Amino acid sequence: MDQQADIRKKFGNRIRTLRTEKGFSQEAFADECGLDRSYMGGVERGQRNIALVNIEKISQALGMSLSELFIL
Amino acid sequence: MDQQADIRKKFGNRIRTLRTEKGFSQEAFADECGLDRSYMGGVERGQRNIALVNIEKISQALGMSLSELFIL
DNA sequence: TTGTGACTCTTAGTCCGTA
DNA sequence: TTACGGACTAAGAGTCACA
Repeated sequence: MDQQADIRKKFGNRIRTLRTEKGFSQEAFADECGLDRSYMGGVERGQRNIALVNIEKISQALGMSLSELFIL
Repeated sequence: MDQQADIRKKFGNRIRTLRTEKGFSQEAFADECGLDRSYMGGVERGQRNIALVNIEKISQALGMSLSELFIL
């Protein structure tokens, strides 16, 4: 369970870093991804176990490959 | 929906390729990941939208980083 | 050895609000 | 702008028997 929290937090931190670098608010970025604002917040905080299809939406919104996105 | 099927299939094919390269059966590999054999089969066939925590289990079983795993 | 359908239970994900 | 909550629906997690 600890390890699960770990990957979720690492991924959330990565997303938050990339989002803020792009100058997006959580809400604007969630819209860009086609996801809900409160859900994106949960992902960034490492509270959500996001699934593949939505991970890809994020990578597309950020304009990078999944491989680049997962440089944690 | 097409695009969603696409990423699932790409990922499934990637896993299948890597698994067979390692000489694992689906069952042996699923055990290695701590997942059910039929579940792994569904992932490889692109029928499951696998979430982050299980993706990481697979990457660990394959002994590679998530970034390497996502070279689709 | 793998595909598949059916199933239960849990969580992904949305929408509404408040601080 | 973000965190966080409740209530809700859709879908993922996880397992089994059978082909």
